[in-house]
Amino acid sequence: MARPKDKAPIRKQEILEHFYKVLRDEGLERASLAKIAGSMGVHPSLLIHYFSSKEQMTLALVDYIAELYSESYIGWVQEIADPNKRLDAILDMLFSRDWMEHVDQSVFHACHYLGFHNDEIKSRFKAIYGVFREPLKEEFKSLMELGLIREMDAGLLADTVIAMTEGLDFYGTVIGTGGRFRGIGKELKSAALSLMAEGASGSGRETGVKK
Amino acid sequence: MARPKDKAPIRKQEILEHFYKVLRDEGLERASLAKIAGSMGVHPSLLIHYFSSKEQMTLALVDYIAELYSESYIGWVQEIADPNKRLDAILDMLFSRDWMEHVDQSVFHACHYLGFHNDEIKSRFKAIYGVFREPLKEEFKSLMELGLIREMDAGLLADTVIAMTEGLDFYGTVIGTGGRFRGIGKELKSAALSLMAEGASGSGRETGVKK
Amino acid sequence: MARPKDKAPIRKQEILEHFYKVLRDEGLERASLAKIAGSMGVHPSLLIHYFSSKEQMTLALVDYIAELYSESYIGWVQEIADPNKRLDAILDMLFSRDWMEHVDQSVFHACHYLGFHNDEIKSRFKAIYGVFREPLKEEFKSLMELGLIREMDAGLLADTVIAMTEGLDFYGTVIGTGGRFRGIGKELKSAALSLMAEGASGSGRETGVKK
Amino acid sequence: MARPKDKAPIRKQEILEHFYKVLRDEGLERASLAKIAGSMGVHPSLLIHYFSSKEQMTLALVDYIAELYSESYIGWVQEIADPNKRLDAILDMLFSRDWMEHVDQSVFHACHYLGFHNDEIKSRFKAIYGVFREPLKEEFKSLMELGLIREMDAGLLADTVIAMTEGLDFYGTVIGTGGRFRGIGKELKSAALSLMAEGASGSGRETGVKK
DNA sequence: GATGAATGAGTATTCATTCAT
DNA sequence: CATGAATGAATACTCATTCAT
Repeated sequence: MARPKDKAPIRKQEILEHFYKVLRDEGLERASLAKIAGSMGVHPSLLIHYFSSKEQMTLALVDYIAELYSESYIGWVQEIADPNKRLDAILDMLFSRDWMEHVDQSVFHACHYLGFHNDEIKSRFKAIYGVFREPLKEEFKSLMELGLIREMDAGLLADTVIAMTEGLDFYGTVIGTGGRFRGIGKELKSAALSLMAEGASGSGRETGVKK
Repeated sequence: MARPKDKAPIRKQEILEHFYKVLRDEGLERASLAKIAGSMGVHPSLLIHYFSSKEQMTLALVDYIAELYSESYIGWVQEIADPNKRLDAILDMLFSRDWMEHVDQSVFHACHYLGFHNDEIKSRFKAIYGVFREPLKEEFKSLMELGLIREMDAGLLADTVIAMTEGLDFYGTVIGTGGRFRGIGKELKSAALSLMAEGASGSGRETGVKK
Repeated sequence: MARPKDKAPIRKQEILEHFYKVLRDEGLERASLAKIAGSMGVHPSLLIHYFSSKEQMTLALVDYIAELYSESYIGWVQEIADPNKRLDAILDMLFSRDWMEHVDQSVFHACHYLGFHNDEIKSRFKAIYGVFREPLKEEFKSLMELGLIREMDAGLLADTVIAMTEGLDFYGTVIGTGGRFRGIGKELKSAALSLMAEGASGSGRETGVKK
Repeated sequence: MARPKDKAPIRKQEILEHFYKVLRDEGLERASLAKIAGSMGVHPSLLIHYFSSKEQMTLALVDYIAELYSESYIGWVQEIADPNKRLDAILDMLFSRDWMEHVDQSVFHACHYLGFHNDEIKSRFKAIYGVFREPLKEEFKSLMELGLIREMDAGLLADTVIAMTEGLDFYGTVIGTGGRFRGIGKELKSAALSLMAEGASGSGRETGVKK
């Protein structure tokens, strides 16, 4: 009993793509169902037909963005056999422009902002970080086992590196992504590496740099 | 011979405070003139009377927030005479919860987000960072002159530390500000210190941590 | 298998009729979407649904008025076979009260006025005169061919007669449409006829009436 | 007892001039007290202070316009001694561009339009025509006494000529004031003259131009 | 004489949504 | 599956006006 073509998933995907574009180009306040429908050449009520409400549609958008990130992330790193080179490649990626360009920053921050007043969005947005954190944590774990970086809480290390990259991206949206941005990126990468180096100890370290 | 009270500055301040509150409690989309006026017990057109448009009011809000930050920043640090202790205090402040609470994070991110589609907001928002960056840079400069941290570009160091704190704050809005948050804070502080320590060199450092 | 009714043309027509009435009864300044919708027992946003903006609606109104004129104009004149009688009937119509009553004068002048600051309205309003001018010109042409009026530029003659009728209508809105109005109408008709009479020559005529 | 400078009449005049300009440049709907005050560099409530309401101010504007016309009209005609030449000069003036430019047409029609829904405006607007009609009537009377134009109702003749000039002006706002406009002006002047010529008789004239 | 504060009604338009088709 | 009709609440903003100073 062949069911009639199930256009739903395709249409939904299509709608989310247009939502993304309108949100990117027009901003949160102007990203209305009418605008999105207009950009698709379709009637606004069709969007409701598929998502039942704008809020549901927004939730789906956050998931869609998480997917975009995971698509861009997985795979290519594993191809590098040498662990040192792999770590270097990962850090280069995280602390460079390329990384943040997989999803438009304004869309990313729109979703982040919406999380402040909507818990469901917040929790789905949070899921985005799972995409980064888990593989990163595993990577760090194996590097520790190989004795290439010092023993420490791998999850904490992943969190710290993520915080650094987020800080770089965020600050980049303020100061631009020119030479200054790249300079900061280098420093952050260096700082991250020093955390992994033997002898470093976040909790024990005294402030007095020289005595 | 008191001249007739010039209520404008007082009223404007008052309006911005209510704008801030409504924005914090209701979010961007619901922070309408009507809501703000309602929370003041005043007619919406009065806000227009003082700010002529919502956009102007929003610009003023960004300036207001910059002020909030600068009020919270200046002063107390200078009272610490010992440079090492002063650096420690500054870093403790930057990498802790307290710091980010001077301005509500959702309001801060609302303004940040608005900058994506409004250049005037963007440039005023950017000014917020001047409040942090310049004093921080001067602090680093004097520490270098005292030979307490290694010689490097003080502006770049300030930028890097700021990026770290922003990353911590941002990530904190996602994962919460519990133990994990504090752990990351410690690591970041440690990482920042290692950048300042003798022998560190961002650009020259090799990735291979151990060979 | 009647397809779902296309209510758009009917609704649009209906809206324009109400627009016309409100404009006539209340005047330009009070002819708001709310008033018009109110007079229809319908929600204001429905008018936007059909016309997308008040300006578009106003443009449609001008067209609607042009239609009203053309409906009232075409037809009945042709039924008069005798050319002399036909001319007389046309002039009687043009220089009488009846003529100007097909469209309310205040609505007519509202549209005319709006043309001063809106070129699109101006050009559509202009189109109203095509409705009169072309048939009038043709009429004059055929009368010339029949040798019943003197040879001259038929278009110029039509323009001149139209100017006279417009002057009568306009002045009528000032002095009222009583006996004085009718007296002027007779004089104008007579003046128009004299232009068509043998021997008259607009450009060559000397002012000196008697010497 | 020297009274304090009575600025009222000067201020009122000044306000009306600005009202006129704003009305000319922006149109009825946008000619708000705020705009007018803004163009004067003055607070809106000052206009109310002098005129007590916008409606009163509008009435004053109509009077102001009547004055503009009468200023432009009186005087120079009397200097022409030869009655035939004087008549010619008057008609040339009435049926030419120059005449209608003493008051901006859009302002004139704004006032005219407002008369449709405001009797006080209507009656004051009507007064404008007294400015033309009375001198014109007197002129015609004296020409009749001199036997230079045929005996008829001088008031009716004045009305008819005025209707013609109004028709020309009105139609000119629609078709522009180029060659076509000037052609119509010539025809109307000629038609007016034919009404004054011996043998013409508005009421008695048969339509049949040639028999 | 002139300003500024404040109001409240009113403006066109946008928005998400429902329902019938 | 998709559209169009219709709604009603909400939006920023304009307007004329009043009142106190």
